[in-house]
Amino acid sequence: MTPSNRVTIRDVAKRAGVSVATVSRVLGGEYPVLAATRNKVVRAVRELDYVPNAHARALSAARPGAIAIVVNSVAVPYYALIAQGVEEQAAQEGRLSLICTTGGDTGRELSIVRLLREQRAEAVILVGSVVVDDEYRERMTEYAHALAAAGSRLVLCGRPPLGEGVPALVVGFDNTGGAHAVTAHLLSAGHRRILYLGLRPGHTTSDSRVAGYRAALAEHGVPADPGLEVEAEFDREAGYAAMRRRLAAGPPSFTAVFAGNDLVAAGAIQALREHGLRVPEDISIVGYDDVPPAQDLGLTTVHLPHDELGRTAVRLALGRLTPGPPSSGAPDGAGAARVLTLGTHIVVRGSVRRLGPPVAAR
Amino acid sequence: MTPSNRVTIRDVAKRAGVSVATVSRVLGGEYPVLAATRNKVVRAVRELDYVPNAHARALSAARPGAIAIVVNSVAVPYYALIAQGVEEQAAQEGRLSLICTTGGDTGRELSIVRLLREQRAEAVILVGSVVVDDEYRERMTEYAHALAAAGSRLVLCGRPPLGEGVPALVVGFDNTGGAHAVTAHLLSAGHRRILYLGLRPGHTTSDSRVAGYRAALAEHGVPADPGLEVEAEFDREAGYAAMRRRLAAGPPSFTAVFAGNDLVAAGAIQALREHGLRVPEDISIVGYDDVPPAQDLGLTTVHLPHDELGRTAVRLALGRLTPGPPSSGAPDGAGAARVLTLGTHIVVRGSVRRLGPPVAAR
DNA sequence: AGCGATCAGGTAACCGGTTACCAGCAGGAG
DNA sequence: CTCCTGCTGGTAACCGGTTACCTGATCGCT
Repeated sequence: MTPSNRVTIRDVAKRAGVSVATVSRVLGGEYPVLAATRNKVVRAVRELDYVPNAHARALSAARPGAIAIVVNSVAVPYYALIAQGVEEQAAQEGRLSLICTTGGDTGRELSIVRLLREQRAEAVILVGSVVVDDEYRERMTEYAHALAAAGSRLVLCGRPPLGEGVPALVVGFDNTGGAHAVTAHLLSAGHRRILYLGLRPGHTTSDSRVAGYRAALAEHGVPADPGLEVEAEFDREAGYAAMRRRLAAGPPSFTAVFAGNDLVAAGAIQALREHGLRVPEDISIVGYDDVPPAQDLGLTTVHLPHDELGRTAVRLALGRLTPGPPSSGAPDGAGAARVLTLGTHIVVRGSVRRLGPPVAAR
Repeated sequence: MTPSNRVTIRDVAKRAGVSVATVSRVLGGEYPVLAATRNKVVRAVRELDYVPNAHARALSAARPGAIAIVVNSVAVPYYALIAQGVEEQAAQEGRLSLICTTGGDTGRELSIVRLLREQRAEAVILVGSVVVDDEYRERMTEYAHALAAAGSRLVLCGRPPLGEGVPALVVGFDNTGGAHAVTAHLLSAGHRRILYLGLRPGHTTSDSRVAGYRAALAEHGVPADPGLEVEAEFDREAGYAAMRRRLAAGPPSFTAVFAGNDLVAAGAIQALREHGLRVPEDISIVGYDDVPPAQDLGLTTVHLPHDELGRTAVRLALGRLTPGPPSSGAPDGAGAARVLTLGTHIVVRGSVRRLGPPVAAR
């Protein structure tokens, strides 16, 4: 039916009555070619609907590779916004960019990374919180070496550095600082019993946020209460379910909620409403991330510069940015892992109520 | 510090003391190779950190290409959800999938399509509403032919078919039907003055929705009022701005709003609230798409099976699905344009109030 | 007219794999 | 003890471009 037999450069050359070299030159554009010859070639190309084979082309001449970002799911706004930043910066740098999703499946992640290094992608950007165990470290270290061997750069976003000799760049948000700030915001509004909703032991992002939460409580002299730290995955359903369970177990022992992220907050708000509790009149709530749903919910939250993270990752990967003085306040891992941290700030909307008399610690 | 000089299959062969063919066979997996030999090769591969060059590989052996989806922006939930569906189905079919974004830039779209056809992608899925003018038709027709010549299939989602001889498959939602249903929902709740917010003359999606809206009004004997059809892009800001302008111009002459999509509805709701109008007590509102924000807003809307659209696009592209009844056995080329339409249904939440005395709807 | 300098364009050697085809060598059959 | 057969593994011809190098023709100059 259709020309399933490929049109090659030799076909074009034959049709135009010239040699393959000439065709290649006309297409390349740089080499001087007589106008008449050029026209013949151009006409032949058009007539045959010729498309140069990218693989063959890439095989001989080295051309800039694509920039790939790998995320769990593109339907999660947090990832989508970061991907957006990557795309923008990549476009600005004249690179093509690709988004790949793993669905949280390690196997798919593996095959995507393999494919990307085979494609000689210029950079591979892995985004997203993970449980950092030995298996993970090992896997990432392998990725890093394999990608380096293939000439690609690896950038980790929102994950801890891998250690000394591992060729990977790291960017992340200041989760502890943001959590500290937003918790302090609740505290200074008079809240003392603040539920943290979104505990995920081992998960880097959640752990950092919990750390900020605890630090803020401690600073304000509020004793930590493990009963106020509730586990929940970072999605809407989990937030809803966890809050529902909590409310079903008895009347709320808290006046405010710090949700691990905005989606959790959204779910929690729904559960609160269904339980007849109003936000913020009865219960105050804050989120984290400042993704679009937060605006509709009127949620006070921590704004993350998502697109800046994406852009920074690309700039890092392309060497436009040097990862700062190695000693630049990275109390993280051991030595001078190359890490960049982006600041965050609170966005105050209407989901927090100021409690009556300030120091009235009921 | 790193081996910027590539490791080739010949290096591996030399190190393992075998021929390149053997290495290739070991890596390929199918060909029978003595265990001892295999081990030598595997060891050499590991020691050298060898990665086969995907381009060279693709050049000789034809392997399944990737499936690419091209959207405006991945930060728009509508696109993200469809992309999600594509990814899922592609993964299920054992294909790798890529998401590319154009940012609405025709130039970038062009270079992405060029790149994809050079890469011999198995399928290219273009998603999103557009203004269908001659320039557009011409551009798409060119894409279609070029992709076909390169052996890739083109699938259009949510766009009208291109015409007889053009090799492109089409899937879409039943926008007219959904708009009709949701308008009828408002009408049967007693609303007569319904503002359509989201007019975009020429834009396929909006046009279909307007058509459904008008048809429902006509069926219920409500005269069309051009003053109730307001222009707005399909995003939150546009919805907000348009509603704000409308309210600033005088007291609302409508009791209900049909927003072109959920984001427009979100913006409109914010504007209504800021203007002291409550939803649904003062003004009822419905949206379209049923993207996640709709849930938080408690918005009555039209649910689109986004992921089904993505999955269908992939199945179509891979020939798993024959495009519908139009003379089903039609050898392609001639015959009816190959179009598939997915049904939609209303999701009733709390954003519509039933007006006083139920006027006879019969 | 004779000569080298220019310039357009052709030839063929790559790029790094895959695989059709073939050769060596073992074991079993005659 | 041959001959055939089956299994392994090597050789080399592709895949479809790019480009270094070279040739033949044109042109300017003495």
